[in-house]
Amino acid sequence: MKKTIFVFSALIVALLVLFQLSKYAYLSGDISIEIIIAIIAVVFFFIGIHINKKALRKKEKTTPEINLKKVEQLGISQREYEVLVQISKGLSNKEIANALFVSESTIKTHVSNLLVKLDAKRRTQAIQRAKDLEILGI
Amino acid sequence: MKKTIFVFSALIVALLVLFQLSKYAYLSGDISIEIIIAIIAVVFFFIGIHINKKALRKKEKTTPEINLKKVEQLGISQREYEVLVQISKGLSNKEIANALFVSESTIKTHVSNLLVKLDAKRRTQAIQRAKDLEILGI
DNA sequence: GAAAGACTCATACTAAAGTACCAAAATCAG
DNA sequence: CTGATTTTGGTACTTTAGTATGAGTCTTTC
Repeated sequence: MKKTIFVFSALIVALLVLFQLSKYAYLSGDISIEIIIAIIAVVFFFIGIHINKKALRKKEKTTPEINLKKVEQLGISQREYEVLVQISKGLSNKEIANALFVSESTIKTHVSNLLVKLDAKRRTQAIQRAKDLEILGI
Repeated sequence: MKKTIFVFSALIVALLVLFQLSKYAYLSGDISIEIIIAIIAVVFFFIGIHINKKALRKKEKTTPEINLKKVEQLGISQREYEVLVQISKGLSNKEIANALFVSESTIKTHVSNLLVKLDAKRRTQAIQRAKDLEILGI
C-alpha cells in the first residue's frame, strides 16, 4: 500500500515537472513541440508497460503464497512437508529415505501421518489434495 | 506478424495525427499545452498497458495446447489415457475399475503398459512424467 | 478372411505401500 | 528443567501395486 502511494506521488510529481519543463523548453524556443510530445508519449508508453507488468506479477504471486499458512493449519510438520514434496516428484519410500538420509521406516511413518492430515487414502490422492490446497509449487 | 505491422503502423499514424492536432489546437489558442500533454500522456499510458497485456496473453496461450499430439507419439491408446487421467486423480486400481466398468485385472494391464510408455517405475512417477509432457490438464 | 492392434480378463507372484503400535532421541517453549 | 512436539526407527501384518504370461473378443485394414 505504501508502495502504491509512493509510486503515484512520484508519477504526479513527474507529470508536473514535465509540464513546467515543456513550457520552459517551448518558450525558450530550443525544442519544437513535436519532440516534447514524442518524449512524453514514449515515457508514458513505457510507464504503462511497467505498471501493467507489476500488476500482473502481483496477481501471479498471490496464488503460490498461501502455501505455508495452510501447511501449518493442517498441522503438517517441516519434515513431513519435505516428504510430501518428494512424493509429488514420484519417488518411492526407499528413494525418499535415501534422499533425506533416514530409514525407510521413518518415511513410512511420515507418509502415514501425511495421509491422515491430508485426508487421503493413497499417496496419489495426497498429491491431488496437496495440489488443490495449493501446498505444492505444482 | 501482420498484426504487429498493422498495430505499429496505426501507432505511427496516431502519433502524426496527434502532432498536427496538438499544433493546431495550440495555435488556435483554445486548449492550453498542459491539457494536450496530459491527454497524450494518458493515451500512451493506456496504449502501453494494452500492448503489454497482449504480449503476455500470447505467451500463456502457447503452452496448454500440445496435449493429444504427444499422447499419439507415445503410443498411448484411448483407454490407457483414460486410466492415466484416473490415476492422476488419485484413484486406486479398484476404484478405476469401478469407474470404467471393467475388472481390476484390466486396469493393471493398462497401468503396466502406461508405465512402460511413460518410462516410469511407479504411478506417482507416471503422474509427474505426464505433467512434464503436458499430457494432462494439470 | 486373415493379420494387427486394442480391450478385456485371469492366475500367480514379487514388490511396494500403508497400518498399528511402540519407543528412544532430539528439539523447543515456558 | 520439564513437558510437549518432532523426528527417528523398529516389528509385524494387511493391502495395493506392479510384472509376467497367456488368452479370448472385437474392430479395422489390406
